[in-house]
Amino acid sequence: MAGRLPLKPIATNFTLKDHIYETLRDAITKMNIYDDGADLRLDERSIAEQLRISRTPLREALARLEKDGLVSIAPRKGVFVVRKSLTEILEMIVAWAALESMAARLAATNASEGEIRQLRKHAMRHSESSARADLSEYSDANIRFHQMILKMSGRKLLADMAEGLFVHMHAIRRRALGEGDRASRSVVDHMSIIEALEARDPDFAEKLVREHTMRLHDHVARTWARLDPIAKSSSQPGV
Amino acid sequence: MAGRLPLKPIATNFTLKDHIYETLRDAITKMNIYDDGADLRLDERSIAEQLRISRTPLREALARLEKDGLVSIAPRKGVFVVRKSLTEILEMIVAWAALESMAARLAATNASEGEIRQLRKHAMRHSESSARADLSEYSDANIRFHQMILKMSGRKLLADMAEGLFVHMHAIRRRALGEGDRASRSVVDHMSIIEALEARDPDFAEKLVREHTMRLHDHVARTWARLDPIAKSSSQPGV
DNA sequence: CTCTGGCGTATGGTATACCACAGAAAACGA
DNA sequence: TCGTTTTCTGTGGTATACCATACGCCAGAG
Repeated sequence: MAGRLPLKPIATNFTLKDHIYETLRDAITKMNIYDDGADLRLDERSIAEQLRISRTPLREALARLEKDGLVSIAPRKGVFVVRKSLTEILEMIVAWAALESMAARLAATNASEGEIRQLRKHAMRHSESSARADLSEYSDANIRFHQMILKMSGRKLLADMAEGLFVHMHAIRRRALGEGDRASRSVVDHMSIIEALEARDPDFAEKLVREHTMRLHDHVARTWARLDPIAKSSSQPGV
Repeated sequence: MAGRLPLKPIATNFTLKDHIYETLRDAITKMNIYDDGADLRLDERSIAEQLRISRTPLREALARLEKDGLVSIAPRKGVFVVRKSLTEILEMIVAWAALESMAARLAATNASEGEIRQLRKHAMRHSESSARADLSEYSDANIRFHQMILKMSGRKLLADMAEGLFVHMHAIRRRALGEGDRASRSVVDHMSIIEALEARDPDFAEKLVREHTMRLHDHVARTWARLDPIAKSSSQPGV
């Protein structure tokens, strides 16, 4: 027990499967799924070759991605990146609204003053990016705002489940950017939510968050109504 | 093409991996995880041998179970059935409340008269099993009641996400059965919920469902407060 | 008797080989 | 030329062999 070095336990958790999973997940969420000519087919052998690993761990990673709903594995047919239908997108937004409104309710009671202060700081710092029409930046800040509320609920599961939804939303966001004046409206909504949290009003905080998210729902439903099946519009210049 | 037998749909979807997954999931949810001497270790080779299949598809099934949160795979250590902590159980109930209260809100608007009538019928048919203290039966009927509400929202995703939560609750239910007069209180709550749906009152339906589920939350938190880490009480005779 | 260090074994991780089926292309017949 | 059949190839599904590590066992030193 003499003079032992205070070294870290060394990450033995890292297994190939996990690496591959994260790599593929990032790659998939970054690719523009909803472009016309997008390659939706994933070839096990060629991917394994690119990554310099065998198919076995790759397939396990793919199995996880399938459970995430990011890819679909058709036996003897192939592995395909999933294109969410409009209906599915709308349902994801509803589920998100359910989780986050509950989180807001809990946050109104449980969040510390410091956390709420941080939330306000974050919102004010990024509100101008919406004014500048810097939508890409604002979109990131927006997501983070919602993640903060989830976290402030003190319930990790709520945040995790919502995260699973957000993964899909990345591809969606790209299309929704810059439609209407949603950004400026969003800023106003966020401020109201913060005030409800500061007032420690669970019912009101919940209602505001829910209605805020459902406004996105209605917007998407209205705007993209004619786009189902999705991906038929490649008219938007790449952003 | 002459004289062919008309029996050809044949499920090609059906892959070993899926079978194994379902088999193991059922087996795990049925086993009494929270018993003291429960075997939490899963041996890949012996399971593969029992099922007469190789380890490859088995491991893919295990990967899915891990993503479901039913098992934990420790590299080079082993595969173990997960024992949920009290905190995790409570968070699942919160998430469930979030999803189902949103479902109730939507159901109040979207559900058909027929669906609501069916719900009432179901509730009334099984209300007596609670009076008879036939808790096992009532518990099943109870779960189904909630699943019906989820379904009446018209949002498949809500129901699916809640289902992922219910899987874990099976093991929990076994312990909660027969504590206090929760069953009779439950019957009353259900009736109120049905009335709110019949009145097409989204806000009220949501509130009632949320509070109903959160009562379970509070009950579990209160009753099992001293039981974390769980599984320390094998005192309950098997039911 | 206790502690330590090496070794053996069991278990999960990975690679590879082979199989079965789907789908397309080619060969064939009308 | 068109339609049908056959074959061939590519893909995912499965089985198996091998590798690396975690951990228990046992011998030997003190």
